[in-house]
Amino acid sequence: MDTRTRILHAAADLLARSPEADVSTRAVCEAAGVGAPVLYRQFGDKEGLLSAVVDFGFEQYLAGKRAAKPSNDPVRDLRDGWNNHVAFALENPNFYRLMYSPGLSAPPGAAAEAHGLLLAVLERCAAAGRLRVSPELAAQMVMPANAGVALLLITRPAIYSDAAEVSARVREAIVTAVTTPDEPPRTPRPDGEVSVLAASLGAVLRAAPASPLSGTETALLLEWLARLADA
Amino acid sequence: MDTRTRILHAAADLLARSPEADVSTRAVCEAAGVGAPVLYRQFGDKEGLLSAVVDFGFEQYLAGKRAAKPSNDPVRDLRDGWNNHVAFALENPNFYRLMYSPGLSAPPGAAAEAHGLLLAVLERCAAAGRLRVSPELAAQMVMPANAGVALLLITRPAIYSDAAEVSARVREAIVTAVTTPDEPPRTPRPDGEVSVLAASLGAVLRAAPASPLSGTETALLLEWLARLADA
DNA sequence: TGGTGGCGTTAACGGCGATACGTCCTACAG
DNA sequence: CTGTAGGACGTATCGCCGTTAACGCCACCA
Repeated sequence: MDTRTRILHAAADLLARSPEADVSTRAVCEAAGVGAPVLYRQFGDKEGLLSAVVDFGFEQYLAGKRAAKPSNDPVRDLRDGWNNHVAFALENPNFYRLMYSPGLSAPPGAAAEAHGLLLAVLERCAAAGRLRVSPELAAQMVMPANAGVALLLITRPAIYSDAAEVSARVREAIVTAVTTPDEPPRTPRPDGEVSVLAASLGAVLRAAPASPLSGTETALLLEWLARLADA
Repeated sequence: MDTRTRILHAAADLLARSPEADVSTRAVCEAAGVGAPVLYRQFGDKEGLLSAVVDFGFEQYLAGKRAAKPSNDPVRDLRDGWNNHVAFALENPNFYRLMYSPGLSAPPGAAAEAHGLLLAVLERCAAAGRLRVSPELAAQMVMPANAGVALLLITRPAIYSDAAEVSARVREAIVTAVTTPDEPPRTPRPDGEVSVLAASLGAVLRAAPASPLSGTETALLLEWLARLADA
């Protein structure tokens, strides 16, 4: 096994077992059977090590999920993504804390990937006409609520008697605010449908940028559509 | 000035200025002009010091808010509380991070007080018939969403172009899920109003426990009402 | 065979949280 | 007023941590 991955495994193991979500570089080096400088040669910094460890654990977690991901109901995928997010946090609390809470100046990449996955699901929702705001704004709404639920379930477990219930309630509150109801509205009301149409059109344009408009024109149009969707 | 409060002031000052949300006991002692053992005599631990600092800052913050607090519209107070929460987090990011994020084994008391304040507002909402779930569940929904928005606005400011917009959107999503609309429903529908009635009755009973029921009976009744409200 | 550059170790530095111990100031009995 | 006891304070120190300088080893290439 590569020395780097050996250090990574040792650090991940120690971190998962640590009750205080903290690992010392010395302990990692001893567990990996290497001297201190190799660690700094490989990761440059303790923060670099921790970022790599978080990415490592998150990637490992995603590997099991990437298989049968996209269903034909993107809103269902949105709900599943929320539940997976919370489940991952509850199963790997130390990793999750490192991912969102502390002062890691460089966001560990896993967070960016999670954001990207969420955005992809929301784009599909918009393409299906199920989004009432722009995917960007929807992501900016879903992510804090999801992370907040996960973080408080981790850090204040005593307060939340029924974790699944609270998570589902907040999830539905956000999903309701962000998506249109399952059954399409019978009579498309002349008013209030602008946002849905704008969000859908934006998603279609983003998916298939082949249009008679130039790149800058398309960009501006997309910005206007987002503004319409979010109005 | 008392030595303890001098240390508290010094620590709060250093913490507020610290870019990395971390303070060394040595720096605090030097700034306060005391030796190290005094600090440990007063607070026992670095964690004890930080908890005291957070409580100190939060209490100072609440002092300015406690004056003209209760309006005649409890739902408006709920919204104001949300906004104040976010504003406090954005103005005192280091205090807020300490309050929610790290491994402070003893929740700093300020968090408990914030929870209590939220619960009081929600009780008033229920008493006014504006809550569709029990105050406890509502608090368990509002708190994570509110904290999640505040935390991600602090830790990932680059992602959130318009902080106020996102905060307001998530707030409205939660408020909508938790409260009944402003105008009372014209015709009280025979179905679906059970939860509102149960929540209101529970709030009234909690406010004025003088009832022909015994204490244990009242407790059980309140539990049932909560179950009805949350069904 | 003699560089040469990655990869590893030993040893050390400075800073941190925490504490043992001597010293000094204060308060009170005579 | 004076002597003494007790508690508060500062000095020096310990052990741990993150980090790095200096050096040794070994495979590869001209």
